[in-house]
Amino acid sequence: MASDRSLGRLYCLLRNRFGFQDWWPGETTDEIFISAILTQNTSWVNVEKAMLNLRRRHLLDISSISSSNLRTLETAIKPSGFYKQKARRLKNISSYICSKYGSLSKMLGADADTLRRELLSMDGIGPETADCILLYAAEKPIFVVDAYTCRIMSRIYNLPEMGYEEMQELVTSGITKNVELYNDFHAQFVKLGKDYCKKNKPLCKNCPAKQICIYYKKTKGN
DNA sequence: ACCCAGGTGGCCC
DNA sequence: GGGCCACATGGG
Repeated sequence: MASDRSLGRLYCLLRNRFGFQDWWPGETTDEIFISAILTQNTSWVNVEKAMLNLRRRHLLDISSISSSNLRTLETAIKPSGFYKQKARRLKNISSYICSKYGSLSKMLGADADTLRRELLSMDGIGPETADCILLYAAEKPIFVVDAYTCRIMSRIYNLPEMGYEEMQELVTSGITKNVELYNDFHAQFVKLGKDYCKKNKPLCKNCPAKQICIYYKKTKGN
């Protein structure tokens, strides 16, 4: 699979069909960081509501969040779900970063491996959120795997269950290591998943990935 | 009345 | 190292 340029073909199809996705929505690295945590297991429209509330209260940077009132923070992010848990973690993480680095951009300047370990050590940041921050805020060439990625890859290539890093390795071994490509490919996976590859349902008839499916089954020796 | 959403961490074996 | 579970709002 990695050698037959299948993933490159898939990206071309998606890019031609959907156009450049222009991710991550957000003006500043602080906004990207905050929304990356708020979007955990939550639909983006609900994150937008929470982000609007934070904007109204001038809480769209980690410095303000670190010194904010916890109840105020909870109320603001309520629409994004798990709001007590997320508010507590967001405030703790923001305080930690402010006291240790002074600002988010200072922390994001570290090399990718160091930064990833640092992010994963924080309560409330797992592999996907860490990689979203690495790719979209720090602009490091780290591919983001999510539920859509796993679902789509499994449907197309008939893959067994596998862990996060294993799927990440599988995808990145099939495409060139490039921040802009990683950025848009992940966004295309999300677009495709939302519109054409829903959970517990067959691929939509007009799904752009169908021809990759057919191509793969035809060329696979078995 | 379900099922799903741009996950994470804790607890159990 | 996996298999459950809680966390919670809002849309289909």
